[in-house]
Amino acid sequence: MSKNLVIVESPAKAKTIEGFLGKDYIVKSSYGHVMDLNKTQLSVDIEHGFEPQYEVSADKKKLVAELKKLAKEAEMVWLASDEDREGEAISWHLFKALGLKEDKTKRIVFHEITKTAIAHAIENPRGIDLNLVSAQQARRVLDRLVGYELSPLLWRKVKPALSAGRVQSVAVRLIVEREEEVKDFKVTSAYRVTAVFSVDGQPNAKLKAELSERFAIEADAQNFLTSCIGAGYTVSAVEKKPMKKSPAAPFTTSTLQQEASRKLGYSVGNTMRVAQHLYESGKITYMRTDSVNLSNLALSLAKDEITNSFGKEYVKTRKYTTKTKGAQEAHEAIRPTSMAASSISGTSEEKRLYDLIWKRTLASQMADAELEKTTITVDISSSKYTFIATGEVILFDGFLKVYLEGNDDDSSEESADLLPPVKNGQVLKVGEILAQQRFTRGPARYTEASLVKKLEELGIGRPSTYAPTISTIQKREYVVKEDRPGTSREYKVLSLLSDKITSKTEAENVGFEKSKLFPTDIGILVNKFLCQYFESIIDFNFTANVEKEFDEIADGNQAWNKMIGEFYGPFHKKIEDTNENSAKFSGEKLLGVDPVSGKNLFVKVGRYGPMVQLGDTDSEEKPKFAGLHKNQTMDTLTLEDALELFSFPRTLGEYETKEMAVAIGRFGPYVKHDSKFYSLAKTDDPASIDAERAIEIILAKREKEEQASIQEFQQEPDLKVLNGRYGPYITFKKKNYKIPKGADPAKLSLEECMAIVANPDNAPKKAFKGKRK
DNA sequence: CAGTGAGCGAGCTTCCGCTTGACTT
Repeated sequence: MSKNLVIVESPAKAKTIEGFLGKDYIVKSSYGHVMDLNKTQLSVDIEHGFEPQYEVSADKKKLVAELKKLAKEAEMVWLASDEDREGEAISWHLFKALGLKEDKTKRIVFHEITKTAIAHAIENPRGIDLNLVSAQQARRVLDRLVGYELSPLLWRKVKPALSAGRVQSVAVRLIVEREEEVKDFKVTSAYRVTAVFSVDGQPNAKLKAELSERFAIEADAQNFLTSCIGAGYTVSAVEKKPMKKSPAAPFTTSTLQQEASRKLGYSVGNTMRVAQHLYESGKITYMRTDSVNLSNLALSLAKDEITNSFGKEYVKTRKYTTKTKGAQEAHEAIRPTSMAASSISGTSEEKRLYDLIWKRTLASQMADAELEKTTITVDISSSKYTFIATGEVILFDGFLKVYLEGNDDDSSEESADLLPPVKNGQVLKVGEILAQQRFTRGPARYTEASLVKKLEELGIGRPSTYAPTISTIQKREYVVKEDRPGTSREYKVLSLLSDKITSKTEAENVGFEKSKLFPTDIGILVNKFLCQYFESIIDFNFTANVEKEFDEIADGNQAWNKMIGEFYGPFHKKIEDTNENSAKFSGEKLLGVDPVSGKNLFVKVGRYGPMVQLGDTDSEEKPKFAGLHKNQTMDTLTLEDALELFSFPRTLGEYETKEMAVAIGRFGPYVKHDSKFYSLAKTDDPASIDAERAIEIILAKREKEEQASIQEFQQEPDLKVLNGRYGPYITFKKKNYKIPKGADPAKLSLEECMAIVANPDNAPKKAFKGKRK
């Protein structure tokens, strides 16, 4: 058949390359790694040099068989996985899994998907770099050992089904520590003084200026304003300074995630999903990259586009180099495949993300913006202080014509304005002078994207793992992403206008948070555990240090299993030691004593999460337990809150001869009636809800159910055809079944429904539970 | 846009990095 089989990692890449290579080449994809350690066991032979037991991944068996067949028929197999540690390992695993022969296998690499780059790669093949493979093996084994020894320890000491790892545990640590910083931050205030001047002969011109000094206390601000009564104001200096602004580098995964978050409000996961789409439809280059490099082709495409749209003076071809720790640069930066396409067809999400990528790429190849910054100093006849006004004028817009990078901190109070022309020595007329109380701002909580930025700075995680890591720490409930309302804060404003000082108090809303990451009680507790016993693993430099060793291995200067051995000895000893000698780590805290029973009341993390416990664990009488509400935290829970938790379930009286009770369950507060459950509305308070309101809730839900119901059958009350979120479905004995396409849900007979239920094709899909062997 | 509603007992959970599907009841 085909003489040559080329294997790359991504199917979209395969398609493009096949176009470049012609009919003698068939190009296939490995879809990433084809071999990995078994998920259900450690799969590292500790006794024998930490030899990893790789196997073909379950979901790759079919693919490997197909590739094997193609490889057999080909005269030459070209392994073209990425040129980085993981890519080299993929080639090695393919070599093994496909049973390739050395004389019939070549390893090639390229960093950009262009015809010349591919041709060059084919002319310059090499062998598989086994040192680099060893480095990957060290990385893989280290992560497995850390993850699979630490996690079970957490199950025993803290709570089942938790996890820890080199990357996720640092991510959690960052969020926990940031929260502490936010809580510990001491807010101080000072009076910021601003004045508005008018200029003779320029009736519409306003000169806004700020005083060079801020006053710590109100009395000082007051004194200053008093001193200004009747004072004169003269321009004492006008200074002009030229400035330049340069465009930001083209997008990497991390910077794309940040900008899409800042400018479009996309979550990290959403950005990657949309980008994947753009990539698969050939509109952008690969979206998981740490490189800011653009191919020569891209540079010239950008140059043409800029020349055509804006003129030659806007062109400045730039080569960017990465400064990111641990970058492996196997790909190009993220860019449009065609710079001429300034917009695309697609969903609005896709269009907006593409627009961002297009502009960023174009701007990166454009001239600097030239600005002039003007600083005007205004003397006060009665004071040693001066007012300063700053303004900016754009002399040449350059790259600003298309794009300006966003900013994470929203603290910039006002943007610099255009200033009216004034001369040194000119006398100004003052309008209002304001002294406003301003407060210092504490550190900002992380968003998903700013956490990615931080992780990248620390060299922790890779472009392919940023989004999954963020989803893992939320899935484990170490962290929640949510909005939180702010609080109202009063501030003082003093005003001097027409020689009269007035004072008033105003209010502002502060501390409102949108889509920020907050640690949960579990996250805080697990972090505390790891800090106490495994500080070295969640050290911010741990990854950077092991990366140095991986580089040594890649350079052939160290044996990988020797490195792992040196790490594993002390690590494993600490695991065993902690397992044997430490008590349960529940974060238990004594809240006080129950005034009724006189028993101790504790708050702690139990098998199912944060809970309160009434009575001592080792007392004869079994203690009582109750879980915390969703919006309660162990840190802020009071004795009263805790006592209230024990007041459930509370009976509310009878309705239709059946008892009603209010209780708090896994999904929040609910009313139970006639063995049915009715969730309370968010506005209902379970502590004070009465029978009347409970009946309202019951009736409301009944009505809703009625509306959702498409069909019911008297002969078989367990079976119903309902209208759900994903459309009509059949529910039978607490299980739901999909309705085959083409069937009209309203006209199904009972027999037809029973047939649907009996057909395993329509059965509810369950998570893989079967176990082999 | 639905439904879900703990608490010994039995057995399970877990890592990080590469890649895309298949598409819920």
